[in-house]
Amino acid sequence: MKMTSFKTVVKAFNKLEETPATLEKIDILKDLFREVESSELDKLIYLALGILYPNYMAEPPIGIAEKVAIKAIAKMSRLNTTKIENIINEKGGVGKAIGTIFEQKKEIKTLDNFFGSKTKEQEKIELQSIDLVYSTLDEIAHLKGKGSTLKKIDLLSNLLLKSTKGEAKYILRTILGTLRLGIAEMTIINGLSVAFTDSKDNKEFIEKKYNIFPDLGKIGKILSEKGLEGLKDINIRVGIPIKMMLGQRAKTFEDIFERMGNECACEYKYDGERVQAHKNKNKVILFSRNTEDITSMYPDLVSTIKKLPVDSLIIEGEIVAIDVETGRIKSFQELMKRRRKYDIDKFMKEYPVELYLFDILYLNEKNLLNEPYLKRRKTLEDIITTYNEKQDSILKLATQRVVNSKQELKEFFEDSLTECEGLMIKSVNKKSVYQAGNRGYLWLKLKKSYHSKMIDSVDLVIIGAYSGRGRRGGTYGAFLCAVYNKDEDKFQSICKVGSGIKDEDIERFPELFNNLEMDNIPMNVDTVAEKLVPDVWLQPKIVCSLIGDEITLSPDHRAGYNLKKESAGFAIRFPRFLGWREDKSISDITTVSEILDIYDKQTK
DNA sequence: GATGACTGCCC
DNA sequence: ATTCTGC
DNA sequence: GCAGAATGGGCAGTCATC
Repeated sequence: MKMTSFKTVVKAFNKLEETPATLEKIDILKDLFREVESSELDKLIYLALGILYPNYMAEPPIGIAEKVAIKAIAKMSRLNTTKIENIINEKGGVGKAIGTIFEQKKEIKTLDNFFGSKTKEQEKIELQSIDLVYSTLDEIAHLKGKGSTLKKIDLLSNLLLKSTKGEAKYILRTILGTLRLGIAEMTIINGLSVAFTDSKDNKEFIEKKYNIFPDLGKIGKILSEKGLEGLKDINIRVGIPIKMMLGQRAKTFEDIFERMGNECACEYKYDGERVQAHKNKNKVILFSRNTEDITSMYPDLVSTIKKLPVDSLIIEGEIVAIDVETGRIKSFQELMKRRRKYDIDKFMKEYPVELYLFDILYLNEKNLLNEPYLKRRKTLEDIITTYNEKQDSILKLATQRVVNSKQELKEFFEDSLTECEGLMIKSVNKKSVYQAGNRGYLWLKLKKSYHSKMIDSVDLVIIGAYSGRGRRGGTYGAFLCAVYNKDEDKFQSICKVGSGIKDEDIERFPELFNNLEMDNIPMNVDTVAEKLVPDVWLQPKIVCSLIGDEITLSPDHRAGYNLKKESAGFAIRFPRFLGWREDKSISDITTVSEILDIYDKQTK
């Protein structure tokens, strides 16, 4: 069978990396898609997305991330792992480091090399194809059991040995899922559109099909073999997940009416796990937000949904865990104990769940995506309330109310905070269809933490830093932050922070931190969990303010360790950097007792 | 058999 | 998850 | 405003190591 040389891909990827212009990227992709063998196009697309199969297929992940990749690189280059780690940290990622590593690597004398029967280059040209790269990664993914990690390292290092610098770079980035070429789903769809329909205008059509058949590899293949015509008979199928609609963020109440007009529907936003449930006759499948199959984790939901008196349906909601004693909703952290493979029966009793439903996408062979929101909601309510009339079930309806004034909205928002994170705000106009795949502003989310006035920011001292990756390469990507513990006179870690840091903040790193770097943990800093040890310790001096959604109990962070719970400290959920506080010194920062206060207040 | 490093997937 | 940035 | 790419806490599962 004819195969496409992986060098063709490398050439295109190099070009993509160099050009920032989206239109040019699409053009490069178009050429690449036309050039590869049709039998390899799907594989190329998967590789470009950093996957081997669409999410909904129950296939194992590659199982290699940075640490294991480093071991493979070490084996391939005969450099030690510390050396490689250092290069990666300096350069800002495996991809950028690979050039240097190739320059420094120690050649291995093989018999072939020794006798000169085959030059390395010849070997590379013969062997490296999209097919070979894909099938090697696939083989790696399927290895399991004792000794499998070593085998993975072995296979990867062999693949890298057969590779040129450029090939190695992109193979590694593919495995790590950080291709960093500025091409992802949407750009690939654009590229496919131009490559196989000669027009950019078909990208909406392709995207629509993709949203109900989330397998871009197959979509690409169909397009290359049959053109647009081939996609026409793709329809919603029970058992194939639909890309989920997501909410854009609303900052203020004013925002909401500006977007929605003078009327909108508000639903409680439950802090749990999003699920899309498919039922066809006696078969039920559950999909996670990222269209992974999570059916086996929730047998209680499956058996209940099975009993719904309809032939087929697709419904959506939020799974939450319920406290057996109080009947109240448990925290997200607690729910996560249900995401398991073993002891499911035991945990089903300890962590019973409820499903708060908010949408229906399909009913008895009928596609409801294009029905307006209120109609879908009514259809859903009919099914669920009728069913629950006979006997109460764990299927609930998300608390919802249509509001038409700011006052009403505010009240409902306040109400929601007693058991939820905030509200989802949904358009009720005639065009309020279910937009699979997150587009537009028909859904907004409003959380307490978006209102800086409603939630306290904290001032933390920076005690360490981590080297950045990608566009943060060559500088710090994140910091380890600490609060002050008065009783023990120590600074104790409470979170890392990387999100929210702007280019202008980064510019000031040298000035702020150059003289603070330490080889060892500073005397006045409490111990830190092994996995949180920063690349560079920093003398506690620089204070920053940050905001998070809530305080959680952490097995890793040391703030207030053992204070609220044995072997647990406090941590901040969703921390984001707000800015430097040069007016504050380390004696002014947030203390453990203040964190404890916040924690006690939030657990209502 | 216990522990811990690492990974992937939820948010 | 949140946030920033280039297009 | 879109699309992509930086970055977070914390859970279970797997495999390596002790």
